[in-house]
Amino acid sequence: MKAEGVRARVRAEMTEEIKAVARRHLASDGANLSLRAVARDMGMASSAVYRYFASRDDLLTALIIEAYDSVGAAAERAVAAAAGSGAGFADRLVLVGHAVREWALAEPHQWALIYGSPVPGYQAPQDTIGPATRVVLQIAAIIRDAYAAGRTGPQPEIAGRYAEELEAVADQFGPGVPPRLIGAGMAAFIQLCGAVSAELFGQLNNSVDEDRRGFLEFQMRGAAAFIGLT
Amino acid sequence: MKAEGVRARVRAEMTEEIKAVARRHLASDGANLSLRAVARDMGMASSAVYRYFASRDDLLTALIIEAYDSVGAAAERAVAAAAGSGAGFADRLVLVGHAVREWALAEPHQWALIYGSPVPGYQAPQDTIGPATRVVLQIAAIIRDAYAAGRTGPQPEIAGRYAEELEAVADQFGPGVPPRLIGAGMAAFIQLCGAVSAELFGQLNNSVDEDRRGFLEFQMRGAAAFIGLT
DNA sequence: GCCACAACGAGAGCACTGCTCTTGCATTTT
DNA sequence: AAAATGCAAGAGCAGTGCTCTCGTTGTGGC
Repeated sequence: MKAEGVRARVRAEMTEEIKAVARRHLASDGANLSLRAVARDMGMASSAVYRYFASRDDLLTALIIEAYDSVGAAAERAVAAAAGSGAGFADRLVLVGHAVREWALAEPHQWALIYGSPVPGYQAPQDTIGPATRVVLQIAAIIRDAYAAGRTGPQPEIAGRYAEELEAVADQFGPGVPPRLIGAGMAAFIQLCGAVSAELFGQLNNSVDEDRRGFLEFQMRGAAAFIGLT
Repeated sequence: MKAEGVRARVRAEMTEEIKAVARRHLASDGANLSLRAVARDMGMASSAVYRYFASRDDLLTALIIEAYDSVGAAAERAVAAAAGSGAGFADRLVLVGHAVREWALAEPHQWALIYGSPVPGYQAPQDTIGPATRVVLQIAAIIRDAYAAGRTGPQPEIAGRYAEELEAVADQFGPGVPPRLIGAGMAAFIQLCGAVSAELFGQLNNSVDEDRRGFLEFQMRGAAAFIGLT
């Protein structure tokens, strides 16, 4: 006599299995994920899937959240390991960069799902904005720790209207940290996303073909220098 | 009596009109471009379009080339104008950044087409790699001019396997320029792509919402500093 | 224990897609 | 003038997302 009936448990299992099969299809076929194909793969009618996900977009949203959580967890592991081994702050940024890149190389379609062009007509629901910030939060954490340790170097003045805006961002991602630092951290995150996307989406073809890992490190060290990490 | 018959001219006009209509559809409906809808819009049967483009991917390829050329031309105009007005080299990089960003804001779906996640199953043909390099070539040109003018500052040593690779890239984009400079230029280009994609694809939502133009400038000045432009 | 009810799976069906093949017509070439 | 070629249209195939209906099956209240 379960607190929740058999039906609820089966439903949860089915939901999970649909997501698993969909993830497999995503890995092989890319973003043109077919609900019918998933249903076929599970031996049930396509209409039955709609008992679990209201639409294809809903299924995609579930996969998007999982992807955000997955890459976020990878980043958190990298930062924790780097901090534990006493790596320097610039090295921590490099390490999280490598972790994110390697996750993306292992799951290219999931990367495309979250950082590529949005699915046409798709509007990200509120549920995604939490998981979406996990990796940038890790970069902010590095910066916060570096600032607390007094290892962020001298910060140039920032001018322009976005100065006050950076304050709001700083409140969100690193309260108490100078806004320029957080802004530079956001820039590092964006640069990381750009570098990984460039590698995955083919912008590096016929240019940087050999040591792309080294090229990413080159870029992340530049980002660390821009932040002022020593 | 034309050297090329009437038929050839009509064919060229039709091809151009199909591309124009497809571009309009792309702007409104995003990347899920429907050949049938384009055909409907032109008042002809969908099968007739196949006389001009062997497949939907072929049509997309044509649009991709046009998009590369369009953003490349925008970058070239910006660099030429900046050089003509005697702007500093760092400012030139900022200006080409703004030009690319503004083009992307005006044509978001075209941007997604060329710098977003690749269409599933789509393999970029050789025809695209030429136009694809037009904007990075402009960045390389800025760096080449700055180097020739002796305004690139001291260059740190680079280590790692990709050092020799950067030499090849340098030969391709800026012969005679120190490889690290070209590598930093590639990094600036990738950072620019990442920043624009982040803005267009929603990564900046709920974070940097106000002065995104200023935020891009912030990033491009960081890239200029990394290159060593003064 | 029974029964109403809600959840569920299956199937048919609609409108749409990319793409192919055939058929008839117009144009160009021989 | 005749043959060859280019072109447009229509039917058709296989696939898609999604909706609706119709039996079935598990669940909670009496």
